[in-house]
Amino acid sequence: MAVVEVFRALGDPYRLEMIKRLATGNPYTINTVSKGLEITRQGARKHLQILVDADLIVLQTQGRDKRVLLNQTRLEEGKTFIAEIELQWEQRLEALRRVVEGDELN
Amino acid sequence: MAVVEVFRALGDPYRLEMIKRLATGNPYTINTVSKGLEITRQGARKHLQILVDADLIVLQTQGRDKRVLLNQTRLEEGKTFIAEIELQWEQRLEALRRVVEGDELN
DNA sequence: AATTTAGGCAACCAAATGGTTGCATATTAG
DNA sequence: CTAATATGCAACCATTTGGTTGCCTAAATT
Repeated sequence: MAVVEVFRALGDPYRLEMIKRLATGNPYTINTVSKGLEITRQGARKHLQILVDADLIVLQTQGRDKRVLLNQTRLEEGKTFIAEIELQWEQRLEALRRVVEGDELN
Repeated sequence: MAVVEVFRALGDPYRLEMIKRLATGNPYTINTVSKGLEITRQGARKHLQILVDADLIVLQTQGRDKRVLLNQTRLEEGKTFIAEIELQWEQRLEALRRVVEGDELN
């Protein structure tokens, strides 16, 4: 699955708030993870489905409620992507720095 | 500016491709950074504007063209956000691990 | 048994998105 | 001077989105 889906899923304030809540490690259900967001249950449910589709969370039936579980490895993919971009960037800057120093005959 | 805007801006394949190109450090103009994407110039321009609005890039007039410059510090914000989420998560896992070990009387 | 609680599904809607075409301007090249 | 190139702006359009309401089922509580 492409990393762009991770970014897309994280690119919404409601979804990001849910991810933050899940990151605390406290147990959450669909209901509790949506509490206090100023949208209806079904609205929140749609956002959760987007997170599921992006594989950032997993839903697990437990009696009459559903546990919401964070998939941390998927988050890692997003971080890794950015880290790689930054690495390229910094290597380029370093190369430029060496060229400039060469011109200055240091 | 909120980090959610960074994720939102990165959450599109065209924009992500542009960011990748810029990350090489090679000089790009609006035209060259859009080359080969299967959309019109104006379509690409809209995507670039979204990256500008998210402060991920800066446009700099240079004669008749515009240089596209990557704002690496803004990318860093996205990475940092994810890193913090992961940190919380791992601390929680560690705490759980200790509890389990305690129960096992190790 | 009755009520409450957690959740699912589908239809519907306004607004935003993602793309296009058309035309205009300014800089560079021949 | 004329062509070509790089860009801008605005209007337009179909599709997606982000949210709602309404109704249904299943599990838990009383």
